[in-house]
Amino acid sequence: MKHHKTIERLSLYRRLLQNLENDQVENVYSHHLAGMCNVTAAIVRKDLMGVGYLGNPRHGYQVNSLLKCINVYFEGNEANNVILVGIGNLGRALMSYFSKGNSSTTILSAFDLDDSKVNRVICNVKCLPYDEMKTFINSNKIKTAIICVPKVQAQKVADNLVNYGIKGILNFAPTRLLVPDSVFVENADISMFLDKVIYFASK
Amino acid sequence: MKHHKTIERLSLYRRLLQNLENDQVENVYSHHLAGMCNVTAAIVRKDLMGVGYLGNPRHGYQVNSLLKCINVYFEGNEANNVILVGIGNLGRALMSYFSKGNSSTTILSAFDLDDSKVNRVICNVKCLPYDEMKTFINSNKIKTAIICVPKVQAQKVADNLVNYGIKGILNFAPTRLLVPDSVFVENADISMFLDKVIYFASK
DNA sequence: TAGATTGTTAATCGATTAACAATC
DNA sequence: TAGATTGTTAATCGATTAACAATC
Repeated sequence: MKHHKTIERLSLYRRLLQNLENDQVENVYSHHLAGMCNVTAAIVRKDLMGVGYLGNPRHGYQVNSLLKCINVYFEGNEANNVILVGIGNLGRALMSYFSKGNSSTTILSAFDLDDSKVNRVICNVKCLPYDEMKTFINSNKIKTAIICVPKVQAQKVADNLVNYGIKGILNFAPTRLLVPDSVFVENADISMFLDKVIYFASK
Repeated sequence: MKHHKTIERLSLYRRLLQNLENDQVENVYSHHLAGMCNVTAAIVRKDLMGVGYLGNPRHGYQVNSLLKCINVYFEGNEANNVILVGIGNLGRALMSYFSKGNSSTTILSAFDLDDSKVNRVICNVKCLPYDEMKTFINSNKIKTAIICVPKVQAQKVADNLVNYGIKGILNFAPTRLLVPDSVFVENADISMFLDKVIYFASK
């Protein structure tokens, strides 16, 4: 599967552009974005060309319409809602994170097998019993899910999600998930990050 | 800076090897590790050659001594302890995560400006006042820190950490950190992960 | 105009893959 | 031995960088 790096960078550009829009900046140059993303200006220009947005040699890129263009590129005009499975420490942290507007997507609801954790609202996210997940996914046409259950339950949850029609999984459990090729899994591998930092810090 | 991909994969191999060791598996083949990491067997062999460990055409790689070899490669014979800054939802989740043995490193202590959150122990991690951080870093020779404070405080915390001698930062705050070239920063960019999953799920 | 930025192409760099002799 | 795996090299692939004419 191609484009990974480009997609990652476009996500960064999007957040930077949101900040610039909040600061009422109207135009931005490729080298400006590049400096904030640790890439070269040429890469920024190529990435933006890739989403079909053209700049202007005098004024660079217009912040608000470029932002709209990237949003359309990511979401195809409709907001993308996701669900979360596993209302533990990490699940709560993620609900809090996304409720603070750190992302353009919304966690629509959260699920857990433990009845004592559901039927309430945390950070504007409805927490529902696990056995209501199938119905919720179908009726809300959810395509993306976040897994933050313990390691031993992750594969079972993934199997359920795939059966219920989920096409993309962000997995925080420290285990590889077996899924069909048609399902995209991104592993947010926290201990790998830390290993990497420790290695390069002592390099 | 080179080797990023290799380092990431070595971290994966390490966790897989730990599981194999727990299952009392004595030898493993490159294609076995490869299958669990979504890479080719040739890449596994090259990675392992890179850490100086040679396999055996008949028996593949010996799990426990390979694991030791990778540990030495990462940590140079001494355990690497890290600190965490920001005892919010995410900070607690990370303390819980690392206390469960999902990683070979240990969070030695956590710091927060809020006095109501410190002077206690959470998941075996000592929570201390922020103004004791400098002394703690020095006396424990800490080189690596995890930042999970809110976005607006992240740069200030990073500045302090760098001044106190930290050489590697794992940053969970959704903002780029400005640090000297001598300091390695890894951004655990959660909204970027989710953007990526949403994009490739609908590809 | 002059100058800085744009889109675009060619060159470079690095990482992955394919192929194979050497090994146990 | 026969067979599967090893280390290693060459070929391929993709992503980044350098360079430059076109643009406002």
